[in-house]
Amino acid sequence: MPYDHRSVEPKWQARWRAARLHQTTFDPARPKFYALDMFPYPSGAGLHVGHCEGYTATDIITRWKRMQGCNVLHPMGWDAFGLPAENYAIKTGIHPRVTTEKAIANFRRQIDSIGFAYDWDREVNTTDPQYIKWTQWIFLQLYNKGLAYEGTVPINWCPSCKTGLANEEVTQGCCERCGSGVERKDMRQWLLRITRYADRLLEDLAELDWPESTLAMQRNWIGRSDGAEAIFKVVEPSRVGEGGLRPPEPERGREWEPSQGSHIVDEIKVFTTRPDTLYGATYMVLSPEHPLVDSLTTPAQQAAVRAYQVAARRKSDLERTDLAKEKTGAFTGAFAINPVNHEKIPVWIADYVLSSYGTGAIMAVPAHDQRDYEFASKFNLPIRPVVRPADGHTPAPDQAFVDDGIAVNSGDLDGLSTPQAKAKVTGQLEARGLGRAMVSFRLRDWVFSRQRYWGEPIPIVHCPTHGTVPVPESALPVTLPEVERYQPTGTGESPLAGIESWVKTTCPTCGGPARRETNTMPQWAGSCWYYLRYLDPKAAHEPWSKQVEQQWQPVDLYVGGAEHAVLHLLYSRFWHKVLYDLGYVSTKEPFKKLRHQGTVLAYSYQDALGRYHEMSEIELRGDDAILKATGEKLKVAVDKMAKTKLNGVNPDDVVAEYGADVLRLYEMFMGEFELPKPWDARAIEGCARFVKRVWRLVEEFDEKKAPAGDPLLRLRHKTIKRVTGDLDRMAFNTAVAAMMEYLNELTSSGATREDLLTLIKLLGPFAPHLGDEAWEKLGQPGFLLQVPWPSFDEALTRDAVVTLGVQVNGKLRGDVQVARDAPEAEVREKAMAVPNVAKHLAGKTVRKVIVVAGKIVNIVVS
RNA sequence: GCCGGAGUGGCGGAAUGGCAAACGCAGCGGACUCAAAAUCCGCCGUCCUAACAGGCUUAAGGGUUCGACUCCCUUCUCCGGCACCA
Repeated sequence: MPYDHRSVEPKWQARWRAARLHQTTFDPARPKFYALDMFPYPSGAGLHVGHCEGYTATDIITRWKRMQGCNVLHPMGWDAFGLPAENYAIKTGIHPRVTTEKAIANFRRQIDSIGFAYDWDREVNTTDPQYIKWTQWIFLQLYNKGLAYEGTVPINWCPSCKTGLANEEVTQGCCERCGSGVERKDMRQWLLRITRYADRLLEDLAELDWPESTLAMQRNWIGRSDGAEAIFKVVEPSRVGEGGLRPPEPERGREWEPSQGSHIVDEIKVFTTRPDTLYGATYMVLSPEHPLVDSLTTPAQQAAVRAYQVAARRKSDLERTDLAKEKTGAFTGAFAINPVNHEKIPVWIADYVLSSYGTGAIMAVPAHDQRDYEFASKFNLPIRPVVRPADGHTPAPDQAFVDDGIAVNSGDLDGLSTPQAKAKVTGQLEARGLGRAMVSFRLRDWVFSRQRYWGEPIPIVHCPTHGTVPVPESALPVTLPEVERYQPTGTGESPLAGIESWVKTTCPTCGGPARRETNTMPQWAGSCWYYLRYLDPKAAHEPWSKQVEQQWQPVDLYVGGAEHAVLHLLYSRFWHKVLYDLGYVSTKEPFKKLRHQGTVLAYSYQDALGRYHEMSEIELRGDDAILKATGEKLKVAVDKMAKTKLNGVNPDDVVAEYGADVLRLYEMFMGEFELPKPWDARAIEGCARFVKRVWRLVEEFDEKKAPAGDPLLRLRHKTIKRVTGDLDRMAFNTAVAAMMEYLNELTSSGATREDLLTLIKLLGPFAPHLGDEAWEKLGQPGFLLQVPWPSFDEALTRDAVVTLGVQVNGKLRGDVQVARDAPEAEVREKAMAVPNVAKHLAGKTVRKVIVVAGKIVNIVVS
């Protein structure tokens, strides 16, 4: 009987379910393996072949680990808060919960149809009140530690989504979700002090087995810069010597306190990574929002400065960060004293200085900073070189010399190399109380508010007497009220603000009337800790128990898309470290090993008018794609899968046509796991043939006709070794190739029972339905998952007789068969006797013969 | 501009510094068939050749080495990320 996936696959899925085969168990005597997939947002579109790639990889690894005797944890859940469901609710009035539940049911069905071995007893859903409760609980831990605070900051405002965005959600000045230009808008926000963990988030990357690109992205995002703070005293306008209060400490992420002249402005702090160029500072620049601007500005310059501030404020982020644009700025009328040479230099404001980085003010060294150079050129400010190239070459004119070199025109720094000069001048500043070594981070505090309905309410109450008061743990979760309209108000307040009955509450401290916080958490909140809830998904009185945490943490293998390299993966590391400090988790890092699946691309077909056509309308002939209806030859391209390109591949269709095992095999066989690769509707046929041929070999197996002895013993051991090693390296494509080669040989030379059993065991993790069906057919008891992974004998993976290539001067001229352990002299002799080799040796003197055992012989002649 | 990754047949891709192109797709030839599909067998980088034997070939150019797809330097192209971060 030919193999029929339509009956075989559901049969085994039902048997696995009935046997509770995928339920997690824990035996302290065995090693543990925690494999985690990035849980999906259950969208209406359903599962994507991209999801399947990552899920198949972890599924194969966990099945393999179970066969190797590990305790395996392999859970799945739903990142179910999110804008699409809410946007749909705005359009249709259907509650996001309803849409989400439907989408989850569909995802579940799809996932089960592919035969993934998830332990559904541990399913988590971020929108479940019991889950929300602990998300809010963690927020309160952050709040109590002073890591969550309110601030009014200019945030990224998406006019289309009508909500504030985190920095991480803004790409190229546009909303990552909808592409609209992002505006700046002042809003009261909740922020999380991730900056306090910047150093640890950076340092601990060193202990992770993560892709280099992701580590680099995190390092860049955190952006540690070592440098110095320098203090410039302000001498204009005539306020010097009045004494009094210092200006407020600039604190990133906070609203600048307006300086109404109630205190004396007396110094400007700057951050620089090049303190060695201090002698070259010829002017200063404050960001337009800097708190000292008002008090510094002289009456004569006031109008110009105000006008510039207003203009800067009106600019979108996109305009402000446009690199190509000309530098702009305004002079404040004030002057400051350069702390090293006491020179009086002008103070400007300009929007190329960001209020949110460093101290929001810079010393400008136009000779050695390209931005300062452009600004100085435009406004005719002096440019003074204070570093010369160490190799004596003349730096290019018309631009700044930004490399390290030797200090010149710099007083007692002259002649020092850049690192030496940095150290010396920093020490001098420190001694005089005019500066110190300082570290700055690019990372900003995390804007943790969304003005939306479909998210976790922030568990805070605002009391007129007691200010912000956390909701007591006993009153958690704060759940979402039912609403009639889901529209964002567009004023910056969430739809929750309009539900008076929900907003009105009492103060937990004094019992007086109070109002609930109406901001909700961003979608990232739930995904910050879901990997911990899987450990103990039903715990009612704690988020997870200490015991299970110690059993399973950390995650041994985390697989998901590279698009989360700096979002989710940085946020959850931050939360994890806070939980570590509080003693709730025992590891510094949550995810030991991380891998990203490569994007699955697809061929798209475009006609002469630029219209895209679906696969079903097309006939493939060799390299050409022909539109069936008209016979037109179409333009073929490889693109990301997109609705507009009609090139999406739906796993349901693939399962229906070829079956889950073929889908799984092809996903793995397509190419290297971590690289992008195109889905080829023809190439999948190769995997379908492989499955059929395996089945035929098993079905037609006849013990009586099997070859005598064990002719493929060595190949069998080699194959076990290859597949095992490939799984260890997550080289799934070559593992499949090894099994194909083995099958080819079994088909042509004949298989023993042991050969077949081994092939099926190796194949089981990849094609579990075929695996169990064949296992049963061969009369074996139980499920493959309960069978030990085959082992190999290293000695049997090596051939007794090997074929060596024979080179003459590095060029292959023949080969020779020798015993693997033949003495070198014999190999040498036989190699030189090969006729074609001898021909190339004729008349030459042999200088050297290199024999690499089991590999090659190279004869060097001249 | 900076950071990261990648460049190998018609295509997807293999190769701890040791016989480049495994495995698969497509293509070509053959078997089976009334025929087609399915299946099976053979060929399949490129140039020269009747064939044997050769020459060339892993983006380009140099280097190290007996030997380089692999290591080092320079350059080019593509993909991803960041981008006035002082």
